[in-house]
Amino acid sequence: MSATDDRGPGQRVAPTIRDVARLAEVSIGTASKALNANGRLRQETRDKVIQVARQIGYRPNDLAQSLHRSKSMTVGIITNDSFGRFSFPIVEALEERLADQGIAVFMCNATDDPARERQHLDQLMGKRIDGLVVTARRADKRPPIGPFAHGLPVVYVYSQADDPDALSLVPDDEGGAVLAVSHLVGLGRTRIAHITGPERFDAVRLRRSGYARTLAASGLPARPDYYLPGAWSEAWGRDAVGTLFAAGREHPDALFCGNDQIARGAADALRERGIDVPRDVAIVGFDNWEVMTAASRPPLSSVDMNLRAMGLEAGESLLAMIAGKRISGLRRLPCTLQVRGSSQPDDKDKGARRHSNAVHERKSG
Amino acid sequence: MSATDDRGPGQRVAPTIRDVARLAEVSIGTASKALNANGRLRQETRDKVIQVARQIGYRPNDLAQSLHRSKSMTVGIITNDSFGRFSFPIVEALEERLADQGIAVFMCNATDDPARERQHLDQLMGKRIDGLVVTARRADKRPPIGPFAHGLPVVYVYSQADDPDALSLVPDDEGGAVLAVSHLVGLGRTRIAHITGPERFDAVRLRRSGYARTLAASGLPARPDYYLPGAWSEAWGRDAVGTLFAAGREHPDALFCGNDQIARGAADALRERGIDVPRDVAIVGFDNWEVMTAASRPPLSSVDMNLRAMGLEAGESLLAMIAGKRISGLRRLPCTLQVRGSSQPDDKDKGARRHSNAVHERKSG
DNA sequence: TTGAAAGCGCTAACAA
DNA sequence: TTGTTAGCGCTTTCAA
Repeated sequence: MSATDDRGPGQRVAPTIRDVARLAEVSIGTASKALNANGRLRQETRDKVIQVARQIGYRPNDLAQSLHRSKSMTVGIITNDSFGRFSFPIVEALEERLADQGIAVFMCNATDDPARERQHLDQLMGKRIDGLVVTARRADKRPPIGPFAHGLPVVYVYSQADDPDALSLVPDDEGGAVLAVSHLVGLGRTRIAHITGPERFDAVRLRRSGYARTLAASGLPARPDYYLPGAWSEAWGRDAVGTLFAAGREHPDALFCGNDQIARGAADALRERGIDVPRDVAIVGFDNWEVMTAASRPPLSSVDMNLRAMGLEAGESLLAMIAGKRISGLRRLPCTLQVRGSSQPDDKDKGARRHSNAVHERKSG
Repeated sequence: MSATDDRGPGQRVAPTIRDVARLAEVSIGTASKALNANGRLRQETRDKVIQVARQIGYRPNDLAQSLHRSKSMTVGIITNDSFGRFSFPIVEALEERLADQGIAVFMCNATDDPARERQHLDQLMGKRIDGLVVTARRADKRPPIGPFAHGLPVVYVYSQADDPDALSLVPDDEGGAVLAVSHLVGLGRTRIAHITGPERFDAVRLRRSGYARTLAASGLPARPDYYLPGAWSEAWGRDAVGTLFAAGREHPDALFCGNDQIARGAADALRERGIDVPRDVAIVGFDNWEVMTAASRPPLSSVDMNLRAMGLEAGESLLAMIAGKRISGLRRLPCTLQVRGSSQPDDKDKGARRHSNAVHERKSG
């Protein structure tokens, strides 16, 4: 059943403080003091006001309050991820952190369309947001958002821009790669290949750099034929394994993959070739995307970018900026390694977790 | 580099209409008329005001405007999906539709915690939202949200509640199953098994019902051993195939799976047994989740719940309700079938798309 | 301890 | 055609 009919707009008239005052037989000023627990008031009066307010379901109008204080207690978040896998945990954590402080979040999806972005921005400025968060599907540099009233706190998360007044928060991709490859080296692997995504991604270049750096630091040779950039897909993971394990080549004994989809494709391809994971070849992926890591056989070890933590950090910073602190520049937040069966010969999937304690901060490059 | 220092809150003072009026040397009332394109004004005056406004970057304060009109031009959306796969397309489409009308969306995540939900609701009431959307991770019935000012337009999407004044929008799971199974029957399959999720889900019961109904309508027997409820995972899909294709049993020639993960697991298991998909066994999944359908070998045919369309419809209905129309009850929105290689013997993955034209509307059960 | 009133930024009704 | 003003709901001085 689906009923429709129009009786005109429901007369939703929320009670005002004036109503409370009238019923409690006090002045508006007194009612305000009572409800805001400030000013000197007789306890009796205070109680009566509060009592009445509760009875009639009074809820102060934030709009009026904001107008008065010129603090809207709202922030905007503009995303270009079409709200996908990456921005979601970030947004969720951010929203959680801000809701704690009574700050509400306007959600705007720009779908990589600059026109929509401007439109949203204009709307948000009209709402007099106290801060702005910009996020994306990839952590690469983007043109700074704007223009808008100077002084608005802006944080880019999983995204970065050349904005001297804004803060950018991105994962430490290079450090994550170091974690992964060090782990493989620690298992005694010496022929570690790197299958990864398209080179136009910052993440690909940074992760490769961490890979190369760790090999060098471990005294292992850098073999150009062991570096395979391609696509972010399972199919590419399978193809790459086809190449690496072709007859007549020296086969790798470990794979560091640029994401979990590649890693899973690789695991599937190896199994089909009768190559045991992790005994013959250990695998570590990237993203720690549960959908992939759990479904893979064996479950995938993977680098976690800790997107939730990034979201919380973004919230924290934004609150500080709203409070008047000036924060800017680029911060790279540490990744973590989650070890599972694909790189853990003995007791599979114990879920041991290694933390990178060092916070890596370096300049945007 | 990451710089921090506190110079106190940046004095962000947005220009007001008073500023515009002063600079344009007119009264506030005149400025207002000019900017809002109403009232009779000399073209010259109008132009001057607009000119000045543009120069100083004037943007009307929606807060003040809202206070005056008692229309906040905002709606709240409370989700319990921890913003996942299902609510995302819905929210995105909804936001898009509402942004068109200048309505901004407050995003609140309640993570299935009633306390957080109430807290968010209270905040939203304070913001004087014009409407509310509630969404979830599964389309099952939930307790009605509230209480709050009566008359607030409420739409449940991918979620439903016994609220006589609210509208609930859910996918037509049964119809989707009919589409899938009819398709398999149309391919000449006669032994169609159904591997699906936990029976506590409404979706599982409804899809089963569509499955059973279609078998009956096609004169095919309902074999109890061909119905396998379990978990929503790839592992279950693989296990179920193990059961169905055990030696000494009559094997199915088609599988209708309750979601794409199950379907993919099943496809993997069949391939490993040397059973050809779709020649020996055709497969149709549910959700049309690209991550799964595309990575599967062969690519999966799947039922699409058209979540984006649900989001748009929710936006549409909400706008109508805000405009005063009363809409309530439960609406089931049609699913679509996307045919790919897993059920298409000849030319694989042509992406032919069949639409169910009938809109199924029935009472909540 | 309480009341009165100004003002936040804007719109709309009414005067001029 | 333009100006004046009340009022949206709230907080915060300042008086009483």
